[in-house]
Parts: sequence; structure tokens; C-alpha cells
Amino acid sequence: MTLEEAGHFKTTANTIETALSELKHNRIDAILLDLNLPDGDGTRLARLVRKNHILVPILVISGNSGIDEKITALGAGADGYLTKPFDRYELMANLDAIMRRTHGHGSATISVGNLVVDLSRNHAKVGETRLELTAKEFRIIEFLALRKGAVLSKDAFLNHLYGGIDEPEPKIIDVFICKLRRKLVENGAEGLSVDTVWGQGYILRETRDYQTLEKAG
Amino acid sequence: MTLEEAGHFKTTANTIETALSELKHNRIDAILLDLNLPDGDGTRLARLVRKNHILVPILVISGNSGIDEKITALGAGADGYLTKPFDRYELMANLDAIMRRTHGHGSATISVGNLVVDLSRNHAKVGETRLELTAKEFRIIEFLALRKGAVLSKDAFLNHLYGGIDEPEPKIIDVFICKLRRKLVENGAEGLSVDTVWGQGYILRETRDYQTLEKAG
DNA sequence: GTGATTTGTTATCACTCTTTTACCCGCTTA
DNA sequence: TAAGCGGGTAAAAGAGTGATAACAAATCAC
Repeated sequence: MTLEEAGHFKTTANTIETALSELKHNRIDAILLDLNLPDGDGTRLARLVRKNHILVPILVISGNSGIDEKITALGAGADGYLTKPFDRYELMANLDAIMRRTHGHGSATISVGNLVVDLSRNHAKVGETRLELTAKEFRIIEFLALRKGAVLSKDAFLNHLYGGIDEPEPKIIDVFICKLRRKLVENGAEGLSVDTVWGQGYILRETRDYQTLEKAG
Repeated sequence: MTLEEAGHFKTTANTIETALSELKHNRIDAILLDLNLPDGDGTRLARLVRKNHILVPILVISGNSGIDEKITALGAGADGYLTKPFDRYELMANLDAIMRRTHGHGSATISVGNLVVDLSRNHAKVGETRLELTAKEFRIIEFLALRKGAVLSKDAFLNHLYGGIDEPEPKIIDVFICKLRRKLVENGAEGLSVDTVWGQGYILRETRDYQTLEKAG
């Protein structure tokens, strides 16, 4: 629905066979693969697509936030991975990212200022120096980057990171943001800022100066 | 997809005959051979290529992590072996490795720092001194070397070493890594490090200093 | 089969990451 | 400006993971 609004068409395939048939007969720009579908092993489709050397970006969606599944999916040939719940903006940001990467060049990254978040390799760089982030720290900055320019509430973070199970106190988000900010400044991040929106949440901004600077240079 | 990005062209051949024909009529730099293809015996292609003294590196891909298949493939003339799942970066690293090796007329080895892993002879050297490794220890370092620069989970190791049957506790990987590291330092390994990626696995890295040193020297 | 070697398990210790807690500061509102 | 809420940061607690040694089991060589 929102996909159409943003200028995409979509086709739905419920079985692996129909999916493959679609891929052969129509021009498909990207595959949205839901791992929680009843017929089970969705990674099989990914594998089949790659085996047949079909050059289509695959974005895997799963309700399971386990790292194992993500690894399996990426290993099977998926280009991106999104855990439920997510909203349309996130989905589209992800889709854009992987499509850009597939058609253009570069890897699955999002840039904000001189920060580069690599979605498929799970690491982040500031300029040329790699940020030493823990798993959770990375997921935070990844979330911020995927939705840069949007205010993200602590609840949104909690949802994204824990999906409702075993959720810690919301305070943990402040703690992680604090650590992230420190690592960012320590490593000379420029052209971006992680801002607090009082009473609402956090937002990752690209600072204007940097954008213009970049364009001028 | 990524192959094109990295400046490679690719041709696909579905039968052994088309493959051979391609090899005769076009300049082919490397063969990517998937053993799990339906027509079965892919090693036959490798044998044929070698029989005709065609000097093309062959990288075998297989979903089967069994050691037997690997031995068969290497025996048949393959230059490298990669078990699924792997990602595009590893694939390209391996391709680069075997292409460099083939043009440089070496044998089936992978170098990391001053470590040399000989895939066909199943031994490893640090500089000129040979490492006294047990079978399992060798398979571990071989796996690390084949996929250097990639994080390998303990499960990946287990899969590679045992292929799902009679698998011991994942802890055994820590133990082997520990033993390997000791033997490496004892024998003066330089320009590489077996690093721990917390909560994810292990990675064999070529250390930056060594690379630049090598290039400078 | 016996001893040596290799492989696998277990225990202990250390370390890292995650989460909670505490305390302070700033913002907002009365 | 005092009260109260939200946020920044440090430090401590708690949980999970890794390193290593020592031990046990399995395998290999003779």
C-alpha cells in the first residue's frame, strides 16, 4: 500500500514456485521475503534465487530477532534483514538501501555525515576508522540510521531491540545512547548528531553544514 | 552481482559440454563450480579441464561440508573449496586467492601474514617452520584461512568439521582455537591474528602493519 | 592389547556486555 | 524558585561468553 504510494508496484507470491515463476516472467526489482510464512523454510527461496543467478535484491522479514536466523538468511543470499515489528518507513528505507546497493555499487550501507553503517556486515565506520561497537550498540545506531531524520521513542527502540520479550527498563536506551555518543565523538564523527527530543525520544540528524560542505567539495 | 561490481564478467554454463566450449572460445579467468547442481558429478568437469591442461583456477562450491567431497574435489584438480553458506565477500576473497595463486604458479595455498596453509598437502607453515598440527587443528586453521576476514561462528565450525553428525559441544571450538593460537605464537607467527568477535565467533585477520610492510618491502 | 596421541568434557577463572541503580543536572510548570 | 519529571553519566550488579588447564574418553600405532 505504502509501497505503491512511493512509486513501487508489488506482486504477491504465496509459494516458492509462484515466486520463481514471477521472477522469470516479470521484471522484479526486489523480493520481500517473510520468514514466518506457513510454508516454512523461506530461506530456500533465497537459496534458489541465488543458485539460479537471479540478480534480485532480497529483503528478509522475520518476527524472530535471533541472530542465528539473520545469519542464516544473509548466508542464503539475502541482502538485508528486518525484524518485526517495523513500520513502513523502516521498510522503505531498507528497500531503498538494498536496491541502491544492487543497482548502483557499494554495499548495504547508510551514510550520515562521515558515519557509514554497514547493514550486512554489522559494523560502522567514522571516516576510515571502524567503531568498536557491541551487538546492542550496533543495533541502536543501525536503527537510528535506518530512520535518520525521524524521532524515535524509547518504546520504539525497545520494540526494535527486544520485540516485547524480556524487555529491560526504558532507561537502558539512555545508557546506550550515551555510550554511542561518546564513541562517535571519540572517533571524530562529523556532519551528524544524535539529538534528544525532550519527552519524545532521539533523532539522528545529518547536519546541514556537512551536506552543503560535501556538495561544495 | 557483486562479481560484476568488482570488475568481473561472468558466463554461465549449465552442462559440462557448454562449459568446455566456453573455455575454448573465450578467455576465462576462473571457474566457479557448484557441486550441488542437478547434473551431478561436477568434479568431472574439473578432471576434464585438468586433463586438457587448461590452466584455469577452479573454485568449488558445495552445500555439503563433508571432508570426503573436499578431498575428491581437490584431488580432481580444484584449487579451492568453499562450503555454503558463505557471503559474497568470502567468495570474492577466495576467487582472488586462487586466481593470484594460479597466475603465480604456486600450489594450493593460502597465505595470511607469514602463515602459509597448504590446502592440498594438508599442512601449515609459519615462515619456514612447519606447524605440528593434529588433523582437527589443521581443519580449523584451514577453515579460518579459506574464509579469512570473515567472522565464523562456532556453529559454522561444527558444521564444517562434523557436518551435523556426532557433533561435540561447541566448546570444543574454543579449545582448538586456544591450542592453535598457542602453536602460532610459539612458532613466531606474524602479520595475522585469530581474533574473537564476542558473541559471534572467530575471525582470522591479516594485520594491517604486515600488509603495508609486505608492500613496502 | 598397551601405551601414546588425539579428541572431547568439565571446571575454574577472567573478561565483556547488558542492565540496573544512583546521583546530578536541566527543563517545564506552577 | 521549588517541585517534579526526563535525561546524562558513572558505577556497580548480573548474566553471558571466552581462555585455559586438567581430566576423561576415544582413537591410533605398534
